[in-house]
Amino acid sequence: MEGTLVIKTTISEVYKHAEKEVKIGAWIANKRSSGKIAFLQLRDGSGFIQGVVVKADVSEDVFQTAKTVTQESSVYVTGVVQKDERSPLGYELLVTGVEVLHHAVDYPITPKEHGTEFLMDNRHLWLRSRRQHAVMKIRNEIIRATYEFFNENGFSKVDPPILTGSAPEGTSELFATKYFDEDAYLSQSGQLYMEAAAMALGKVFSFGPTFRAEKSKTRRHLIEFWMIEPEMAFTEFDENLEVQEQYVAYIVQAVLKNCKLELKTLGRDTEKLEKITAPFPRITYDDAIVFLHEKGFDDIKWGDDFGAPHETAIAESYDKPVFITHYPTSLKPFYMQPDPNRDDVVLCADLIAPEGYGEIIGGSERIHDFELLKQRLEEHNLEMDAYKWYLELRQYGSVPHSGFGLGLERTVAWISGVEHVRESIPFPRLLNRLYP
RNA sequence: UCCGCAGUAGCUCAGUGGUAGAGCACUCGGCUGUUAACCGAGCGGUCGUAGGUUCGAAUCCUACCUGCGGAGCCA
Repeated sequence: MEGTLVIKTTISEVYKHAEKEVKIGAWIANKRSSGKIAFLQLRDGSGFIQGVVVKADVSEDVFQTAKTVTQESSVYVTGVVQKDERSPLGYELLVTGVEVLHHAVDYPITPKEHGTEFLMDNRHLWLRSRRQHAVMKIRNEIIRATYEFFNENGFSKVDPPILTGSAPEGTSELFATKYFDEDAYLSQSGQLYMEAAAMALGKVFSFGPTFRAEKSKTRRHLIEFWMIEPEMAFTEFDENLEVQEQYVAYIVQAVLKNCKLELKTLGRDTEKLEKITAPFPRITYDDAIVFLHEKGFDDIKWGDDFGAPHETAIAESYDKPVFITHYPTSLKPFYMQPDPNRDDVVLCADLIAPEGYGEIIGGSERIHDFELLKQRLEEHNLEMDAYKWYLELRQYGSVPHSGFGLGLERTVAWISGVEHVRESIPFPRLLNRLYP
């Protein structure tokens, strides 16, 4: 743009250039026109703005272009930024020129409604839509706030391996692959490695992809999903819960503050989100069983795991996420620290999100006693050789330590208010979907 | 793996035994403030696949394929 006074900018920045002429690279999200005026719904990735083309104010050429430009064509548009009460953004662009860079033909996603299969087949294009754009922006804000929270609280980010030689938790199905001549698996949790990292760096967190080869087919399940796994040395059960509630409250408040337009686009009830402040309620597994019996769930008894309807019933009686603590030892993985007062339950907690989004965190204090951990490995028939290094963490300056894992997509889905986790990740891997 | 629902135009759907339909998209025309704009015209079909019942099947029956919702398991 040498030799001209037109300012090149983006839609999210137009408010800085009120009454000035600007140039924006954009796509045509939609278009409406009448004989003497045309409205271009423009998007540029940073946001959405309406361009108004008045026939009387522009050349015949520009007006013709505005009338005939197709959905998702790419353009350079110039225009004068004007404040307008009718716009969700607060501004419109009074268009002075339109230059078509690429003329799109037969864009598949029309302004009318579409089915799930079609939208998922066109996920690479669906991401351009207002709603999906808003969810991705919220996802980004949660990621940004996560790094901010942990960095401000003395955590170091540590990256555990994705290719592993053994099953951290044994029970779930793993994706098998080859590591040259050896068998290898895609990580389903970095936790054990994060325990090692906590003994080196004190407070650590990981943020990476995990893989579960489970035939799960619900609105809360992905085959590949992203998990945040903090681990803290010298940290006991109660302190662990405090970090969790502060962290979750922090990201919710960050989204409320920095994604107002996106929450509005999604029609999210922000009053419900405003209530998400620490502390969160806690209920023991024992009390949850009693509560469920009172609610008429006669099918569940002490020692059974909760199903989705049980979790939802518990979550519905609170307007914040709720911790369910002290599960029976038999329901949980081998590494969880027993309650010192009774050895039939462990010092663990699941955090259940409100509004039926299910478990977003699973966490616990870890066993730090060498003999007890060794005994648990034997009880679970786990291969001692594979866990040699993990046991050694208890041989050299073992300390009480705790940690948790937060599922990013469930959290994004909950805060955004979208029905299904497939909308909370750019390219979801589902039971029957590896494309696009 | 199990239970339930669905598959008809590029997309979303109606049609439930007798000539294959609508809206959107696309093309053309009209309209000065539209918000999934609107109005008129045009274009658009191997009714998921295979077999069967019937004078006649998108429609009824059987099998299979694909997708969706849920369960179990999990974050």
